[in-house]
Amino acid sequence: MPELPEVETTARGVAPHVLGQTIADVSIRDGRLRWPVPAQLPQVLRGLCVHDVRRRGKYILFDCGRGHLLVHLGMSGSLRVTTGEVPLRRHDHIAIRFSNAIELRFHDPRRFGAMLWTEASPAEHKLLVGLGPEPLESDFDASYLYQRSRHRRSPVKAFIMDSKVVVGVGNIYANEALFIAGIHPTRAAGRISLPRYQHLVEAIKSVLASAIEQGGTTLRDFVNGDGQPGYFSQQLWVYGRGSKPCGRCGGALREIRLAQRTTVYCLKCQR
DNA sequence: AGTGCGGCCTGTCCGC
DNA sequence: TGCGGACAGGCCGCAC
Repeated sequence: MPELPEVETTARGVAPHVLGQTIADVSIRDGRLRWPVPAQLPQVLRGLCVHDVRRRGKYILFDCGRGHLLVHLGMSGSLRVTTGEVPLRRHDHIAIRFSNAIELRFHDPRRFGAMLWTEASPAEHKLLVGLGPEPLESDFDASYLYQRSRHRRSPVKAFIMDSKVVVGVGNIYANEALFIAGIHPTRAAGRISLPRYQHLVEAIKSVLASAIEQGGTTLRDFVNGDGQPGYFSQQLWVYGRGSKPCGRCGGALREIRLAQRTTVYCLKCQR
């Protein structure tokens, strides 16, 4: 489900409810996520206060002073702020209850998500240490992408979806950004010029920023921390529009599989 | 070192 | 209406 805008939307939606609140209890109903949820999590978290909520890539980091709770939503995960009276739903795997009676619930049908605890600096955690720059920060620019891509023969779409290159660009926004930049998704990353990377970087930044403004993309069931859907799906140029006409030139869009992911592009607009 | 896959899961939809 | 198979927004870990 979630790419960077959805994770950012979730973090922003959840933060005001949990900041400064003390964790009263944690219940693990099903700890079989991507990695097992640490069984000692309830005793570790009990009594700790949430000092900060941040995002790094697609990880949400809850700073609890003594350590950080790392949350990844995987393909189908979501966080929901509620209270104890609201009945648990199927696939509500973990519930964190705060002393002000609100409850933060981790819901994830496919269980590709993760909830982990680290007492070291989160940036040094095994899962975060190799991550590339944030796409909306200034160190992610055309010359960076250009340099990293030299001698790379893999398709540019796979290249920008590689979290070691840049974080947060998932399948939807990779398709969208390549359309906006007019770049063919199968083109070898190492054979794209600096000016074209300039366009691509601008496209990635603008598509992610406006998706965040719209509250994320709701395709099936994405909801933010308050249960509200996002509206960005109304602005998608290519994703989910295979064989429909291109919104720019009117020609037919083409849908292919590239690195096992659905890829949509315009035969005329993207070279 | 870079590349390309298998696999982790459940839910949904499509074609027969 | 039922059933099998493909597919879904992610990404680690492995073999080459």
